[in-house]
Amino acid sequence: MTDQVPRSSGQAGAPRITDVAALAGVSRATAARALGGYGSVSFDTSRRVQEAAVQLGYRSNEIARAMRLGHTSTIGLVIADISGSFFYQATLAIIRTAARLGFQTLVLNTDEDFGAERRAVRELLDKRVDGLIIVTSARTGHDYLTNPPPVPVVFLDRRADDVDACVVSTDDESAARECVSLFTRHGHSRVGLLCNSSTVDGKRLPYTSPLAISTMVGRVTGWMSGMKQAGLPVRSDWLVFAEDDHESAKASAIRLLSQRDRPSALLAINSELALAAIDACHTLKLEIGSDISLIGFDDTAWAPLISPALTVVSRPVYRLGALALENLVLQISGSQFRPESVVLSASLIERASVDAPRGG
Amino acid sequence: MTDQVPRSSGQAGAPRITDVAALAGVSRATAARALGGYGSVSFDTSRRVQEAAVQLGYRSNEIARAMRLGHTSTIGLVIADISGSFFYQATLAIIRTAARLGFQTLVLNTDEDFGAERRAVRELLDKRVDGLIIVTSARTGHDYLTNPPPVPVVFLDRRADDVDACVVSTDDESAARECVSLFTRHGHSRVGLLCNSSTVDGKRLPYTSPLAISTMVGRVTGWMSGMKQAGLPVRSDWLVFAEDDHESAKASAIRLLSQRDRPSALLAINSELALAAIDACHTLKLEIGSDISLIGFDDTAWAPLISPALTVVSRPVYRLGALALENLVLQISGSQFRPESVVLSASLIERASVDAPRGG
DNA sequence: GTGAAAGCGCTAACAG
DNA sequence: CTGTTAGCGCTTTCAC
Repeated sequence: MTDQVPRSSGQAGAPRITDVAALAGVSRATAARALGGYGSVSFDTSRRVQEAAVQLGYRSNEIARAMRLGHTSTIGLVIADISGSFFYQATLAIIRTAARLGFQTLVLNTDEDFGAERRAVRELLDKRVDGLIIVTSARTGHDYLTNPPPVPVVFLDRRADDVDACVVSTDDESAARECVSLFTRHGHSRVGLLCNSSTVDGKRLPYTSPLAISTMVGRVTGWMSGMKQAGLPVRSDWLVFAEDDHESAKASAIRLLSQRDRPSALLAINSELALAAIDACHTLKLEIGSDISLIGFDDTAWAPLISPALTVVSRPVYRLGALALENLVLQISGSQFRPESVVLSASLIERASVDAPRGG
Repeated sequence: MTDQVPRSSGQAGAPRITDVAALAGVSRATAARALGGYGSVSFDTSRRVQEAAVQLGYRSNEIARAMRLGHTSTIGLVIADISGSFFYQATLAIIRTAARLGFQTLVLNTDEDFGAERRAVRELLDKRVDGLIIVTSARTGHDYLTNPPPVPVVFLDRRADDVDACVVSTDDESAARECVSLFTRHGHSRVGLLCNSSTVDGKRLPYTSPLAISTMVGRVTGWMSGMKQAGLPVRSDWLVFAEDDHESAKASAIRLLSQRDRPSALLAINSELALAAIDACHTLKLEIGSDISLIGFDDTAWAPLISPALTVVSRPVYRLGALALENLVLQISGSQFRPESVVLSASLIERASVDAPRGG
């Protein structure tokens, strides 16, 4: 009847609390109390247990502990990898803040694919994470979560309309509208928009789809309403959807900017696309600032150093990540408490890539 | 004697295999067999179990499973966050490759602090990860690991001299030497080196310390030997150690470049420092390419687009990460097999930031 | 202050 | 083909 089960999860031979107890000459319960610092243990016994523990190099098995306790002190981060700079800053903010609050972070990437997102969330739930931060790649269709979700969830950057969970995002619509406003104040009337597109299981989505990412929709909406507000026509051929990789994004930008009736100003929806636009301008020998004005979403280290220095929509990405995690932990510990969603505002950092249109 | 233990880890009320078994009218063992697809179960029983499982929305509890099986299908990544671009690419490569091979990734950041690294590894081991990828912030002093380590370990990018584990890195010394060679071929004789510095529990380390990071030491060594090879003096005041944040790195670069006897060429040890150097040049009104030639380690999306386009040492960072993970998984599954360490070579991408020194 | 024992959810050896 | 049962390592109630 002896069961051949490997001793301990993955670390054969690692000392168990039983070993500590044996060496200290006490029961498992007493050893646990002494090590856990709860209940009451005589000073002397406690010391003997401590010594036994260090002598054996004992460390508690967190898997067994999680099983007994019913929580793992682990949170899951599902991130769509929209853009390098966003991924980097948000991930760092979350990991750091989580560590500070006593949680570890399981990070899964979805490459903007909703199918991968579904699988990721399921796996994370299977691993019994205490909470989830999701940078979703769809605005609706979150059938992978019950409502309310089995564990606290915070949506980061992008809204989910069909899940009752807190969202931490920025006011993209206003930001896009302000960009249009800045362009028009400089005398532009032809403003283009360079977007990325999302996919579900490899299939591309139109921005009118209910699945389309909320930030993207917000920015498109802001651009449209900004144009209307200024009494300018909203031209659909100035709205371009590009793939995620640099080369095809550049190709899309070139296509947009080589139309005869091309825009004189361009808003790029993230920093990678801004870079692609810059590259396209170099190729087309278009001078940024005079031939074409440019604004990009998300500030980066290179933006002020490129020439001309890039005017950007600066979003508090790091703070967004930290806030998302803090909200999540609030929900995890404070049982019933549901924090409000928060919308931070973005700010325009004017540098040198926006100027009056040439001859206009 | 009823124990008030929360049902299931973190997800109260989640269906257990017992519930599935009950609904299907079979024993737990049979349900497990049907779901796990091992042993033999009659077709009809199997179908009944499957149906019960979907009806209840059953998902196996991976914590309990890990406890029983002795492994977690989780690996730990401890990353020092040397530079944004490295972190981003390496992390992405590891997470993606891990997912492909059936592992999830627990990511901890150490901010280049060795104390944090020690804590991170311990926590990860406590959580019973199946293996560890470490971007260490010290070349020696890895007292947090037994030798051999309790689980497979791969050191990424930076070597550890005191642990018997596989290392996946690039040939930094040769790369740095080649940079010096490129500079001298363009007629430079005064070549500076802009480095970052690492810390242990907040205390800064000299590069001669046995704790100093191997990549940094490699690059310093390569620079020195390159200079000697060319019969040029190695000036210690042309070797500058900068902090990690942009502003103080820029200040260090300014200090280096405003010496009367300043270098005419500069090698920056990572892309963030290259950017700081560029910023410093702007501030000092030094024209890159003519007043000062510049090379940076690690290629980035902005490097070809900045003006003048930056000459860089391109390292296969993504491949480095993927390779590290593959090596790790080989060790995890192939029990005794210890893969060889691998040193990939870097390549120089010549763009426009290196030219003949002005008047020289 | 300390020990015995139960049980978290799962798998697998063994018996039938 | 199926059921019984032990046990992974831990915490905690209950009894002493």
